[in-house]
Order: sequence, then structure tokens, then C-alpha cells
Amino acid sequence: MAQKPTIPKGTRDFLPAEVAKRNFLFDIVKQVFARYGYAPIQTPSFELSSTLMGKYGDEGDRLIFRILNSGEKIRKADLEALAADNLPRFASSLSEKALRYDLTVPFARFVVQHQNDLTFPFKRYQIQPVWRADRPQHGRYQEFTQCDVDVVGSESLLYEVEMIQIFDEVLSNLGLPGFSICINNRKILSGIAELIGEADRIVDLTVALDKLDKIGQQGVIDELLQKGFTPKSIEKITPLFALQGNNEQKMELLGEYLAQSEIGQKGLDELKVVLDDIAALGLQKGELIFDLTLARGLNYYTGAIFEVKAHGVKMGSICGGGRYDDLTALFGLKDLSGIGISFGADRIYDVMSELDLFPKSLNQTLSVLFVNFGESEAKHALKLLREVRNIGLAAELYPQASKLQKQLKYANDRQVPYVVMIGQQEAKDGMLSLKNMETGQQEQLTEAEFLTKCEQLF
RNA sequence: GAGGUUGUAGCUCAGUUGGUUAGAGCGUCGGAUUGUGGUUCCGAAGGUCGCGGGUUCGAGACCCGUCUUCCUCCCCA
Repeated sequence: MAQKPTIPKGTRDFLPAEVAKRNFLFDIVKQVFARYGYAPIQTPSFELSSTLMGKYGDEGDRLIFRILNSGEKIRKADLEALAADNLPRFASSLSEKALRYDLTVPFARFVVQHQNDLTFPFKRYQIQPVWRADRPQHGRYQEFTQCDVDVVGSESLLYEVEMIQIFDEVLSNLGLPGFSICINNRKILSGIAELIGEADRIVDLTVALDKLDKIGQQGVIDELLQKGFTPKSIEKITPLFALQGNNEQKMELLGEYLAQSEIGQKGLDELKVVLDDIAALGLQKGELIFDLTLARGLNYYTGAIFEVKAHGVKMGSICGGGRYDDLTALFGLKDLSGIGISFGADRIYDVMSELDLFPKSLNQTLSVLFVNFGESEAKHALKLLREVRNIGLAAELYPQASKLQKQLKYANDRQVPYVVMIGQQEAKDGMLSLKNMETGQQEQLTEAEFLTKCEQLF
């Protein structure tokens, strides 16, 4: 026997029932995106390595899937680098292309490349798979789909507000009973780093701070010591550990703490505008929380940063995003601030499955099944079948004259609500039997009566 | 990238200190029922025990390698 086929780790097949649910999810996402004025674009699955490398931090670079050069190009391999044990350089000489790691960086490249064809502020959405060479885990895949909205060409904080509204509207429309939209601002984090005299170590600082709720105060201090922060600078951080209460209380305390930092104050001011606007507008199911420990490792964020967590399930963040002032500058277009967010479709799918939030009717892909009683009966049914399809209902004729038992079982398995039976005598009389599969009841109808009923169903 | 864990029928899983012919439930197929499904009863098919190597008279079980699963870390959606 041939060996059982498998697919690579971290990837999945989707059965019809799963695709139906995923499409349900995508449809709601698209609907909201479109309503806020975003238009869809698509970009290639893979980019030049130079486009992607270096944009996500060291950790991110490691997780980028690289595409091996093909054909004669393989001869370009830098064997000296290999001999010198310089593996990154050796790898680069083997590969010039890589699968996209997210949709934001390819989008920045897209904007720069097509800047003459775009009207700014440019608003786009993009729903496509991305790939990460990560260790698979619960809610973590090597191939997964992101749903991104981004706008570039405006610094207006109205877009921060808009992104929060989109989070709230999409997730509420999907039926999530509750979720936290966490917000922070990189400028606040920069201000803190500046104040403690470690302005150039902001990444190490934020990564450690990010773990506060996981490893606790002492854990953060230990990590900072390990990273080489001086006890003196760490001491200056400790007031932050006491930060508690609601958003206003946290902001007030932080206002005093950051009094001497211009950039920190700016971050606070931005945050306040956004929080006030949202407070005035209100949210449906979402809860907006200022979370100072929210850091996000992606190093292109410069202003607001977001992360969303679903309530009632054990799952990492289901959405993320933030403002980036310099991303297009990396590709040669300066002074173009952007902000964007991403919905992790696969994690949201998992959350919805766990909470049983998908409508049951999604599995119904066929409304009417015509039973096949034989060659001449089938030919007769075919004409009626065409009319049912013209009305707009999904309908089909069973392909062979199997036992009725088998045909009904097929209808049952496919959750078909109505089965039509036309035997020899019925065909002659222009009559048919319509069986309701849910109630089991059956009625005799003329063909005209049946078609009228189909129109009502549609 | 570090550590741990898992893999036996289509699916979920049993399988004792290594010992003849590897089991169950569900599902599938056939029949009870030749034009009536979802329930019931009877019967059948379906396995190089993830893959490769090793130890042994003998391996599903022990050892090594490899792939895969899930978990913790790292990072993230």
C-alpha cells in the first residue's frame, strides 16, 4: 500500500463545512472594511528577500520562509560564508525571494511603487495568507490568513479612532460576546526609556515590560538586569509597576511621571484624544483598555499600538496593529505616515468554533434534490431542475437510479431540506411528490405549484 | 532557535514484564426494507502499528535517527 500522504506541519486542509464558515467570517470582515471606505488590493505571495528582511526585528527575520534559488542560480552559493560559519550570509546567497511574513510591509512596498497611481490618504484592505516558520501550537500555524486594513498619507488621529471602531464592529458582528482592545503608544514607551537614561534600548525595555503580567515585577527586573540595564535605571522604572486603576487614573499618574519627557507627553496627548473620542462614541461589545505593558515586537511602529484579546478562551491575541511613520521611508518615500490593523482570521475562527458562534445553516449547500428513478424519469426531472436553478436555488439530480434509501440518506447527509420525487406515473400526470426532510411530511403538487413554492423559498 | 510530548483501521482510542493470528467504539459498505432518510437488528470490508536503522531466537512495545502532533519558552495572528 502506498504511504499515507501528509501535509507540512502548521498547514491545514479545509473541508467544505470549514470553508463555508471561513467565508462567513471573511464576508463580515469585508463588509465592514468596505463600509469604512477601504478598497481591496492583492500582492504576490512572495517578495524579494530584501523587501522583507530587517523589517520585523531579529526574531521576525528568523521566522521568514525563504525560497531556495532554482536552477543555475544555486551556483551563486557563498561557500566562503559557509566555511566562515556565517550562516545568515550563506542563507542569503542561496535565496533571493521569501514568502510574505505579513501584509503590512508588502503594502508599504506597494504604496511606494504605485505612488503616482494612488490618491492619498490611501485606504486599502487585503485578505491573503501569510507564512511564518514558527513552531506550530494551539492557534499558531505556519500558513494563516490575515485581514488587514491600512491607511497611509495622513497623521490624523481620526484614523486611530476609526481602527478601534473597525475592531469593535467586525468582532461584534461576528458575534463575539466580549473582547478587550488594548491600546498603548510607542511614544510613551520612548519617553520612559528616555527618562531612565536608556533611550537606545527601547526594544529590550518594552519586550521585558510586555511580560509583566506573565512573569511579574521581579521577573521583569531580572530580565532587565540580565540585558545589562543598570540597577539605577531599573529603580526609576519601579513607579510604573504600581500603575493601576481605570484608563484615566493610569494616564494621570503617567502624566506626572513623564512630565520631563517631551515625546512621552506627546504620546500621552495622542492617547487622550483617542480615548476621549471613543468614550464619546461608545463601543458595541469591545472594551478599550490602556495597557502600558503592551509593546509589540514589530519594530516599525511609532505611535499608537493595538492588540485585541477575546474573552472566555485561552488564545493569544486575535488582532494587532498600530501606527508607523517611517515604513514607506524604508522604500524611499518619506513623510507618509500610516496606520493599520490586522485580524487573525484563523485564530478568530478557532475562537468562534470554541464558543460555537457560527450559524448552523452554513452547511446547507443544496436546497433541492431530485430523486433519480431511472433514465426516462431523470430526463423529465432534468427540465424541472433547470427551472429551479433559474429561480436561484441550489438543486441537483442524483446521478444514478440507486435505491431510494440511499438517495435519501445522501440528502440527509448533505442537509438538503427538500427532496423531489417524480416517478413514471407522476411524470405523465405532470405531478410530483415534495418531501420536507425536516418534518418528514410529503405533499403532491403540480409542477407549477412546485415552482411557485421554490420562488417563495428563494 | 531551546526543552518536553505524541503517532496503532477513515475517525477516537485500548494493547500487561518484549512471546503465536493486533482489538473496541464510531464511520463506511451490504442485508433485514425492489418508492421513503435521521432510530434498531444482522453481516462484511478495512492495519508493512508514522518512516528508516539497530538490539533480540522473537519488537506495536526497548535503543538511535528522522518526520509529525500537542505543550512550555521565544515570538506572534
